[in-house]
Amino acid sequence: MDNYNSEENSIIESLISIFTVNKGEVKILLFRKKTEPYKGYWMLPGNVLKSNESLEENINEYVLLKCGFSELYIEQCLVFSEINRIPDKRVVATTCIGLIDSKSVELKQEISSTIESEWFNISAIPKTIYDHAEIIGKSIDYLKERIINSNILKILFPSDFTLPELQKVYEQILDTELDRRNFRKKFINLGLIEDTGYKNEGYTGRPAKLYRFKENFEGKNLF
Amino acid sequence: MDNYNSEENSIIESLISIFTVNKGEVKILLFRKKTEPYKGYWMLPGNVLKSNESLEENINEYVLLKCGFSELYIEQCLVFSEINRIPDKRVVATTCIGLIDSKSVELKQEISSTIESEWFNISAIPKTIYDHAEIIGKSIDYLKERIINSNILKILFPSDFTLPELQKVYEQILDTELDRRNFRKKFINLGLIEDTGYKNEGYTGRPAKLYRFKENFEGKNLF
DNA sequence: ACAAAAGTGTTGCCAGTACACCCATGA
DNA sequence: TCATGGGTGTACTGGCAACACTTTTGT
Repeated sequence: MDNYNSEENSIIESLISIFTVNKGEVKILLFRKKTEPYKGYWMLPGNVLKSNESLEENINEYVLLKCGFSELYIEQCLVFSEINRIPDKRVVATTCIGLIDSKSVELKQEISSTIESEWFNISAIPKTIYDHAEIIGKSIDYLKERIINSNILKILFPSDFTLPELQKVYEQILDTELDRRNFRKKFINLGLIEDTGYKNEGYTGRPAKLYRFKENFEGKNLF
Repeated sequence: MDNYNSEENSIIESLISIFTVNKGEVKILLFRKKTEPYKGYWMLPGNVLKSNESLEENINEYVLLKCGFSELYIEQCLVFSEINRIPDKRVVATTCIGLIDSKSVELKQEISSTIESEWFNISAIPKTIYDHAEIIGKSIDYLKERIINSNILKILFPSDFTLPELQKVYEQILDTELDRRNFRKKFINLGLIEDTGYKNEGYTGRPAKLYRFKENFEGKNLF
């Protein structure tokens, strides 16, 4: 391309599907829309890309401001550019997935915001605006691919976790059941986690061993 | 997001890494830049996204106009939004890979264009403008991931091919050597190709069998 | 003691890998 | 007949899947 002197500017919105694990459940963060149209429906967090920031900077700044999360882990997902994805407006959506561990969610910074937000189980997404349902679906597909081909879940478990916990997260995202014994064998043999020596006591049943992800280990093709 | 009444519009350029296989070599199509800055350097085909077309429509229309290719196979790659990827201009690049078989390249439609274009071996990319070298690198990485996890190469071989040909393409893209016997076994056992009964005669050495991809077969995790 | 949940071991199978010889053709 | 490149089989290994019983805790 030789020439950028075009009048054809576009509005770009960045949309982010933020996932966390809370009490063993995989959740996605949505905001409630407070104005017409689609008043009362839910939507992905996101905002208009400004000319002095990259997509990633834009999202980080936005989630800090609106959610109080600093240092959100981000990966790019897809671009949605269909002309009528928003009626009567041309808005190109660049989408990302974000991962944040539940402890960081608890420790989030104070925000002054009137946004109504809620974490939804990924198998129970509410009514959403425009094409956000499709975007959420693609984001979950992307996450699925990533937990198979990388150890991205390390982000969601920065400290100790039990193997049954980890397994349940895989099962929710992959939408399938896994064999406990084979799951253990696989993860332990992969060499990317280590036993902390501690146990997860205080629950009913036998206490589970606590593991942690090793540092500097880039996993490949887990499933 | 509630409000699109922003003054913060952006220029979006779509850039496409078009790959083909010609005489056994994997190639990418680049254009020569004819104006300063970077006059004489090479660049990815692409143009400014207009408000009445989606990313995919934009690319299809553009490659038909500038290259004469109709029905290019396209997949989305990454977005490049660093503020200074182009000095003094804010242009967001949405990138795709495209695949076209060599027969369709030969049969391309007549175009009236003064563009100087050339197919480059993917292991011998010339000097390129701005961040196009990085984009090309990421596109090849993406292609690598796709030929491992899908049978996308079917697009490059719509008609008969020999297994040694196919293997050489894998070797170039994965940048590794593969065992001939194991490669054959794998592809034949996968059940996604079939023997045409014909042979590739007229070359030195024993003629190779000609295979074709079966219809409606979505391969998974090939390597 | 019982209920609840976690930990463990064996076997069969299939896919991946390493490896060497024979075959069909053109020159 | 020779040079060139293509086709084939075997044995080993490691990962994956299927499967049932024992262990540790709280109540």
